[in-house]
Amino acid sequence: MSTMGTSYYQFCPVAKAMELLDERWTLLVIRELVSGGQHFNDLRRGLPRMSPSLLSKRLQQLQRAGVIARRHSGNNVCYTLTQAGSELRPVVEALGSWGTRWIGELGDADLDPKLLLWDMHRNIDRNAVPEGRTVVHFDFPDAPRKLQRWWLVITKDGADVCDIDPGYEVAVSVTASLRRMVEIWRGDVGWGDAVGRGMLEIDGPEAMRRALPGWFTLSVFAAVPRPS
Amino acid sequence: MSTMGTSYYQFCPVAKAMELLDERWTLLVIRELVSGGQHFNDLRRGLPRMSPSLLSKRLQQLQRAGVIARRHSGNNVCYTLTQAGSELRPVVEALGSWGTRWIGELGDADLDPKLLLWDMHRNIDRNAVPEGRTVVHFDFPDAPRKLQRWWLVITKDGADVCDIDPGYEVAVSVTASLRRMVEIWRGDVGWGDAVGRGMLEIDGPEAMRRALPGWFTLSVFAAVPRPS
DNA sequence: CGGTATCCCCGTCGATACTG
DNA sequence: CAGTATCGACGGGGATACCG
Repeated sequence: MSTMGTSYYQFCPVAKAMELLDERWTLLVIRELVSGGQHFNDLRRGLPRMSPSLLSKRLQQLQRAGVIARRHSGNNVCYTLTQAGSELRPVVEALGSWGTRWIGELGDADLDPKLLLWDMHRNIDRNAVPEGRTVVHFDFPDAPRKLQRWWLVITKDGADVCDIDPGYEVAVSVTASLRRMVEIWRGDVGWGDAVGRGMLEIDGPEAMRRALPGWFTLSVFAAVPRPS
Repeated sequence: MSTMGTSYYQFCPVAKAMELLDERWTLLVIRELVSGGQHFNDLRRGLPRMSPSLLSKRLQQLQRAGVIARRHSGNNVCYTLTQAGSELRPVVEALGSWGTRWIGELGDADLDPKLLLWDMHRNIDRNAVPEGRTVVHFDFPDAPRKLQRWWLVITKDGADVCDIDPGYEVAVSVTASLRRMVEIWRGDVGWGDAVGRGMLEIDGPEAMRRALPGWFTLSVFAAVPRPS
């Protein structure tokens, strides 16, 4: 137990848990693992502002704490939660529910389109999407040049995020401010509301336009009831 | 929002929650408030290794974040949880349950008798204790001189912790190693088990000896089922 | 793909003393 | 009781480059 958070010198289990978990980024790494990330670069995509050396350090700490296991699968490395790690899911969920209810305001800097698309790509309801290849195009006119246009390529094998036009035919096109799209994703605003108020535009064949909201299950926390 | 934790630059509610909560001591302050602490020096007793300036800072941060309210009651100051703050209870509970299950080993430095007595004093089942004044004496032979002997004075108005003999007649005397007593308190070991194995000695009239374990409700996490 | 290696800054935290 | 004031160190962590 060499390099873990400083001790609180308390026997209280909350304190003991926080010695491990209160360090910056740690619980977000857990969140990524809970969300299904397995490989180093998977995790990095969900934690773009975290330096690779720090991620590496955190993974080692968590491994030493018995929260994750590091395995070689083929010539790949694979991180998975142990039983102890899996049981951190309720902690992550409690934090996310609380954050959803009580941390309303997002700064502009919180609105990372890459992160948004990465999150969307892993919350797609495959059964709802048409067979074959379906491409959804997102346009955020207010975002910086390089981050304006995105494509989500959905096939039966999964979904890929592209920041350059993959060239395939686009099934549906979504245009909105980045903030609005994030709010929809978080469940702060409904698809219908946003369209009705002209805050979001969906283009494409009517059947597709109608179906699109069903393709995404939204963030896990979207359904959390908000304070009255 | 000037002095809060550094931003993660993520819209994820877990990240937004952790920007506030991942700083050292913050969740332990919340724990104290959840446990009923109201005044600055109450909180300090539950957080002995936290410097007063840092506690002050945390309280201000939490107030700015809308998690606690600071009120003057008479010429006293009183901190209470807001609605948002109360809803952090599930977070604290999830952390405590996890810590109870998965952080078994306590360092010697975690075994603070003052903290133990302070925790005990606020988890007494008043209905179970005899009428009038009841004094329980604790003796930790392995603890440093000044921290060996403690008295818990229980009346209908509450309980007081003394580190010097208050002089009242002692109803029951408990002798054990500090570690053993903490383990009992955390629910790692039962009263009966400890006595049976000679790890703990209870002295006094038989009726009192039998009744004593019922006077304490133990730590909130004592009942958490342990991993098999 | 899966990480190390460095470097350095700046902010946090701890310790201690002191005040209305 | 309820905090401020001050100060210094230490190390966490951000940035960037690089390696197998």
